[in-house]
Amino acid sequence: MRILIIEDDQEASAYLAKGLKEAGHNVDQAGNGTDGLFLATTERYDAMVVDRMLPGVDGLTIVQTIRGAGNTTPVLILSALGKVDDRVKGLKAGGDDYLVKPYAFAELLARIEALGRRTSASQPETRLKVEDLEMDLLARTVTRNGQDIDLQPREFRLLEYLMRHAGQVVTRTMLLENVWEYHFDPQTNLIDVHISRLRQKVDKDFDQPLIHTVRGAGYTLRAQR
Amino acid sequence: MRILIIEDDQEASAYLAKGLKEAGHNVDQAGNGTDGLFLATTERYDAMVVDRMLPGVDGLTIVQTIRGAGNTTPVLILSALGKVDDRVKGLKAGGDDYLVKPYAFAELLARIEALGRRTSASQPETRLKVEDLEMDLLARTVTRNGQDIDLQPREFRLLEYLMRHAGQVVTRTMLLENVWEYHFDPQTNLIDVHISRLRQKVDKDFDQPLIHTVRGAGYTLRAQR
DNA sequence: GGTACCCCATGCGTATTCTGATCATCGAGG
DNA sequence: CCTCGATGATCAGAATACGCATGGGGTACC
Repeated sequence: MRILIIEDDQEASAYLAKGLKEAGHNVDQAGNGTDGLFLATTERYDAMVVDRMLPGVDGLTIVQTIRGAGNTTPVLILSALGKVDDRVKGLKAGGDDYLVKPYAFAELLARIEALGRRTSASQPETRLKVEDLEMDLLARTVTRNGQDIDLQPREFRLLEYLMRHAGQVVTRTMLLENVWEYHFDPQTNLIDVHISRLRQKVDKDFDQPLIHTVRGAGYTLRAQR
Repeated sequence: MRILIIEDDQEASAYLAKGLKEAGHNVDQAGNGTDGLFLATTERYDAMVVDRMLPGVDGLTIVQTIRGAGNTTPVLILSALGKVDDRVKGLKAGGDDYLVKPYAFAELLARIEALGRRTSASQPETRLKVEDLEMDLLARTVTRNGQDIDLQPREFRLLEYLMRHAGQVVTRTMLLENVWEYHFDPQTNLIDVHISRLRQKVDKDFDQPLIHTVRGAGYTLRAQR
């Protein structure tokens, strides 16, 4: 599960993050409301833990804002304010759960997982991202630095494979097997041709090339050399 | 919202039901686990309040059972047991929230509504809209730019599916499964034909085409591109 | 018995993919 | 530092696969 923590208390945030990571989740942290709101709106999470009192933008405001934007990511509000009225306010603002500090980590974990359970009846990944290159698998669109890139079917599959293995060297055999479903060597420069066309579209108009040749081995998709 | 209360204490149950009804909800009550389980599995609710200690079938067992049956109705567990470990157990069993008695009714209401919000945001839609194309599912009518479009049943289902997945690429397999309920490939151009006919009606007389072919992948319904 | 709807087959036009030829680059070894 | 073989890049034409429109036959429901 991808979880976002918005909490200004460094120590509390680190503690939470550590625990959630140990439980096998992928955690992002924001130390103030502004950063939190930015991450919440630009990234996709399965659940969020939001502290109620925050410097910058207030916790409740964050929740109201993302709900207003149509984002339905489950939110657990964390607060020192434990009066019934405070809790009701937190839930009314669009929170899905409300936990009062101090809390037991085991309970927070159980609650977060209960929240995530329903939505993250985990659909497979829908978007891939490498540097400023983004691929939306559902819409079948690719953008780099916000600019649309339009690819042919095979190029799309090829790029998808490269992105799923970003940072690793991908051999020609791997590509033949997984992108072409050839279980033999066609003895042509098939792959080179497609890499070339992909480069034209993905790297040509940009400063930083992402597709790199690894002589004698294959190709790799990553930022620098 | 339709809410089911499973609680053996007559007085508590009546009090709860009264409050929820005053808040505008539709409430069913069960006084023991057996009846509760029966209602939970045979009726459809937006949320359930389940007491943990019940004569007959125990509260946690009820939750586990309905979850095991694939029912994802949000459940709030109510209990006198307030230790962290009890709460964790309740959530682990498949509960979505856990409230300890005695509780303030305002909080229970807020939590129940928070639970319901998530799913009931997905109450059956009655109209779909994509750009200037509108579909009324109840009246079974489609208009584009105010102008009536008259579709055959299959065309209607096809368009409905496309509209529900607007912006995403819809594959032939998805269409066969969901519009035709074929679980095999008919090896004909069935889909192409229907798309073609649909285009005649939906796109032909308008400037901006909405149905786009994504070669090698499927079709998509969206504005430009 | 008629009508509306749905499915299938055909042939055509075009986008996409693959091939082979040619050109460029890399790096080891003299 | 230069040469040469090996490896990779690019290009354009050929081959192919894919999607589209259309008409006809079948079927189910009035």
